[in-house]
Amino acid sequence: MQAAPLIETKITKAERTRARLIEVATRLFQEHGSDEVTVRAIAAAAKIEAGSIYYHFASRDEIMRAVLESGVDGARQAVMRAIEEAGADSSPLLRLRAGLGAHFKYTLREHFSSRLRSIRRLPKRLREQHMAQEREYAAIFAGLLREAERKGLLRPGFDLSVVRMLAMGALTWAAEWFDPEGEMSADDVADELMRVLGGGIARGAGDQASGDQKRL
Amino acid sequence: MQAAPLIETKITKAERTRARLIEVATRLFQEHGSDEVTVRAIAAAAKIEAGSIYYHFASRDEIMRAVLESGVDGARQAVMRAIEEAGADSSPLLRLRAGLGAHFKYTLREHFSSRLRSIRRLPKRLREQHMAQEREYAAIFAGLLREAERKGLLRPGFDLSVVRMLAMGALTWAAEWFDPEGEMSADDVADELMRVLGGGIARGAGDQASGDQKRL
DNA sequence: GTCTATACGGGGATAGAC
DNA sequence: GTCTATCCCCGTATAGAC
Repeated sequence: MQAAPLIETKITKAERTRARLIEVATRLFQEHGSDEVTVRAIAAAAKIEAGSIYYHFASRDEIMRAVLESGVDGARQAVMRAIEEAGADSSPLLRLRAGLGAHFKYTLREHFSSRLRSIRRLPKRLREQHMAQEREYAAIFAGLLREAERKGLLRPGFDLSVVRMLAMGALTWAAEWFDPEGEMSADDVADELMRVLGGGIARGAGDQASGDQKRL
Repeated sequence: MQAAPLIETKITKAERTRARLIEVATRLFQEHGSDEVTVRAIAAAAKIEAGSIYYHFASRDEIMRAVLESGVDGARQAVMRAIEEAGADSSPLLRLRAGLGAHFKYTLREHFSSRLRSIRRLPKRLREQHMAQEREYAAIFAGLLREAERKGLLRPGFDLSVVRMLAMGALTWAAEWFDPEGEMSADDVADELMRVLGGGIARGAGDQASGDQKRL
């Protein structure tokens, strides 16, 4: 059907099928949680027979890993785009807000919380591949926090790595309770988080609201 | 061995075995994640044969539910105790800190994150029983936030229910990354969360640190 | 590349003896 | 109450035809 004279660059049928399998698996993992989904179910959803899957993947774990890989990669791209759209010269905290919002929305779409336990079950090799990718992803947010600190935008005394994990964890968990049908939008949640993260909930001017235990 | 003349109040062998099973199952769920643990494994750890379990529980799901029940109950007690120790006349935010700390420490010990997906898998009946218990638990924290608001301790404009879920979610997730062997203690994490929650990370006096997007 | 058929194992659960 | 034996289903994965 196509010209495609360069055999080297041609997308093979296998590649297309493989891509479709990842796509379908992602959706199923998202809907039912990665544990629930059987190879047979993935096959059925991809309109293929179960046995055929093993032409494309060596094991179920490999499918899992491929899904995670494409997922983290997609999240990374979405987050980077949001950050760029916020403008490179905007406040790092504004960019952080943009990044967290994109992260949350992506998590909701791909529902990556499915990873939770499943990751531990992955064979070491596959797991570490994934972890490396995750660290890279986290570095985006860590970088913004560091930049904010460097620019003197932050109150001193925070362990930024902990702050980052708390903030991202709040959103990861939010993907569990968030109701897309509800009154709040994903952006509302991200905004609320950022309001808390930025200024805290306690009243009191400046250092009085510093959140030290004594002030509580 | 014991007098125990009142047959009605005597703890039967069955009750003891059942309790032991819950105990053992809790530990296994905590260590390996609730999905990983088989009925056979629970039986083995309780030094009993697999089949015998079904004298005490109708199904694996029932074991699961019992574990969750005793878990949430334990957490509730621990949190209430911590709150009481903080003193009924102390600031609600100080009590919130105490409660969150206890919550986190309990989560670490019983590692309740194992619940994550597993809950969805529970038959409706069992799941709703658990959800009700969870709501009751959450109400403890919701109550403290409301009290703080009533006493004028909070900046206005927050959706406290969202704030609560974000804060608890941050800790739930923290149980995943927290390293008991690391330099930070569980209390350090809870403190850091409370510092962020209370005063925010952004510099700037009073309303300037209000965390509105424009200020970022 | 994809199909069909099937091996293999493991997990939940039951039956009936003790 | 607990044991032993066993059923039955379902999941992953393989083999070989097409």
